[in-house]
Amino acid sequence: MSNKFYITTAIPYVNANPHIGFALELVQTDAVARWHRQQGDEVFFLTGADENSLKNVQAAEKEGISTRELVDKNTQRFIDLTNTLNISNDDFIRTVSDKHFAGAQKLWSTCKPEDIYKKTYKGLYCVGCEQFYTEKELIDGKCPEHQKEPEVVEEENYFFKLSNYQSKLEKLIESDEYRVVPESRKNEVLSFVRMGLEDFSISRSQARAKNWGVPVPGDESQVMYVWFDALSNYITALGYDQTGEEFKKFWPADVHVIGKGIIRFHAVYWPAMLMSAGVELPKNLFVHGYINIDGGKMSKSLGNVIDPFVLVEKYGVEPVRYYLLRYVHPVLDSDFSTKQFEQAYTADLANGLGNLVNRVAGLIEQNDIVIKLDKDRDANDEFDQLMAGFLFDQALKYIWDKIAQVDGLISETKPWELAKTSQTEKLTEILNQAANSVYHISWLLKPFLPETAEKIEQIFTAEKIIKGTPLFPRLES
RNA sequence: CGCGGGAUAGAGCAGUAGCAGCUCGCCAGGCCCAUAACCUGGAGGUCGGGGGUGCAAAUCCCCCUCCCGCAACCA
Repeated sequence: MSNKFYITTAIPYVNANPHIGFALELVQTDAVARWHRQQGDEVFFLTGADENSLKNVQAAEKEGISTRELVDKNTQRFIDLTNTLNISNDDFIRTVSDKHFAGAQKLWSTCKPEDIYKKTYKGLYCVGCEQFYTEKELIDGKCPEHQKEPEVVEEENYFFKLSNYQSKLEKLIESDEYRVVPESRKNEVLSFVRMGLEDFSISRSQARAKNWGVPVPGDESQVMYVWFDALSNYITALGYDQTGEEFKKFWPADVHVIGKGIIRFHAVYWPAMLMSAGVELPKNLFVHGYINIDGGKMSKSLGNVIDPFVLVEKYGVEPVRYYLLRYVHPVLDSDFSTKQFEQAYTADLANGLGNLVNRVAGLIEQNDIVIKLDKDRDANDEFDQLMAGFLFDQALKYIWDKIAQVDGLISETKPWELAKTSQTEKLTEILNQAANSVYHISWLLKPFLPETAEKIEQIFTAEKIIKGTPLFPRLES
């Protein structure tokens, strides 16, 4: 049975280099997307970049280039990352694109008129930073950047009447009609909603935005607040502006994958906006945790930022994908540790998977056995359930248990002794069993380690099975 | 009294009442087909602290300590 399956990542800000945390999000989403394709679903996997932030304008000024040049350059880094990590996305939405502008404006215009209203916003504005600060962000009442007291500035903005949707949102989340995974995040959202929702601003003045961003339909003096614009990417990418075929086919989203920091926008603002515009609601929100370094935040000032490009360069894509999916907890915060990474590489990839493939292929080659592969995939409810629950770490554990079973089988039955004593029938039976198990393992591995799975498949489907070079050479110590 | 998450073997985690488990690492055997890989066994924990309920608590209740987020127009 073939179903449509639409899955998205969040779209990151492009004013910094790609972060290992976003690499995690890409890899997790990729695993789910690939798994669904393997089930025969028709998948649309979207990622992209959020380019309409005012921060880009400031950064471009600093570098002395146009804002467009800056975002073109920075967004390319994110496109590079999807390639480097072998991400199977079907599209990459840029929020500077025409179809995004048109779609975001259509969404705005389609919202119920009574949900959008103008209000004066009063805030503490630092001219140097060109941004508003909340009182708590100030240090001794001064801007942390410029050590100057901000001015009180009044500005007329559009607001979205979130308060109209309080009870609807509560029901939506409570009932799992829009399911938030994991449960702890769902509870967080519910308690937030029950505390009472305040309207939020969805525009800023054109002057302050310096002409950067999506213009508010029918009001040249305003551009959309970056979240209204950014969230709409999930529909604009599908051609919402023209109500295109992809939109009709793939919307609503089956899964939005996001980090815990932006849950409120996705679990509260986004469905409210869609309800206002009468657009169908997404079905699942999967919230992953953050990656820490030695228990603390990763930050440039501490110099402990993990660069995904550097990691891939050093160890290869598949080990990085493996580590992120197996040893980074799917929903809790996790520490990144190079030591643990290298241990995982050696123990699981080199000694475990890689060695087993050579071990089995070598035995077959030495004894000149002809293998009959059963290419049908067994039903595997346990594994499917883990994948459906986004439990990537446990799904991989499941696969590695299978690897250990095959190693155990070989140690117990000692094929090399069977060969010496010419028990060919028994030997063939054992190696057939081992080869089929490894072949089945390669199928399970596909969503996680697509290249490795492919290599294993090639080895065992070849005319003559021969032992190749190690899949994961040992790290030099 | 702002809200939430976490504290279980050296590391990372599972375990919502019934003899405390898994992976890695460590130690000792075995094997010799394989990338000094693989298999078996072992050491290692008063389950953050204190109190309570129960025949029985990591698991339920109360108090305390420590860590990490969020606290709204700021990914």
